[in-house]
Amino acid sequence: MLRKSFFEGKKVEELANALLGCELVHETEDGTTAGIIVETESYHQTDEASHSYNGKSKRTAVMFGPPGHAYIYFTYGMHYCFNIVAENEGVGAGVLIRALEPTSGIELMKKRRNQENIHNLCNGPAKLVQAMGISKADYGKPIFQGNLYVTEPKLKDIKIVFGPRIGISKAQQKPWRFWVENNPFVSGQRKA
DNA sequence: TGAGTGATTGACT
DNA sequence: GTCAATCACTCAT
Repeated sequence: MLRKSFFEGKKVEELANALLGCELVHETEDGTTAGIIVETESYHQTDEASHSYNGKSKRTAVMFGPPGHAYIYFTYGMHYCFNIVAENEGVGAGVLIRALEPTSGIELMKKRRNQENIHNLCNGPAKLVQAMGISKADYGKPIFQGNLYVTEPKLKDIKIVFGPRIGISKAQQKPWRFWVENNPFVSGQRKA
């Protein structure tokens, strides 16, 4: 498991890069699921597309807290997305986890998602939340301790590429989306 | 107090 | 390719 210090002292873009190739693990009553992070996006309070841009709110309070905690938000009336809080306490920044390559608990993921195709289990921010069994009960939890955590990098020698973000209407041109090149589990198959 | 919007997905044409 | 589902939050009366 990564230590708390891993999340400290990094810019949100640096953390988004550093998390690629690491494994996200969730231990639950139903079993353990895990997957390697292959796609991320960074959001900062100075970025008008970020939830933290307009200041602290009830919804985004965790983003302004200390780094290494889970920020989970609900959107479009039916979907949750999972972020890792970045930068120092008082700064509203976080890394959105957009896609995972499943490694453990794949049968459990299939059951949760009601989906047999492994490529459709975690290739989207709301999909991986469902597959991993993450819920708003995990909001604000530290991910350097407990049963929801991130490991040391598992993939070596990966090529990281970056480009415009997806699914937002502001500041799309900012190259703050990062992913592992040629990985079939990356979600970004929409218009770039 | 109420209308508009969205860091999405899945079903349907 | 198009569109509905559905709620927390923001902004405008």
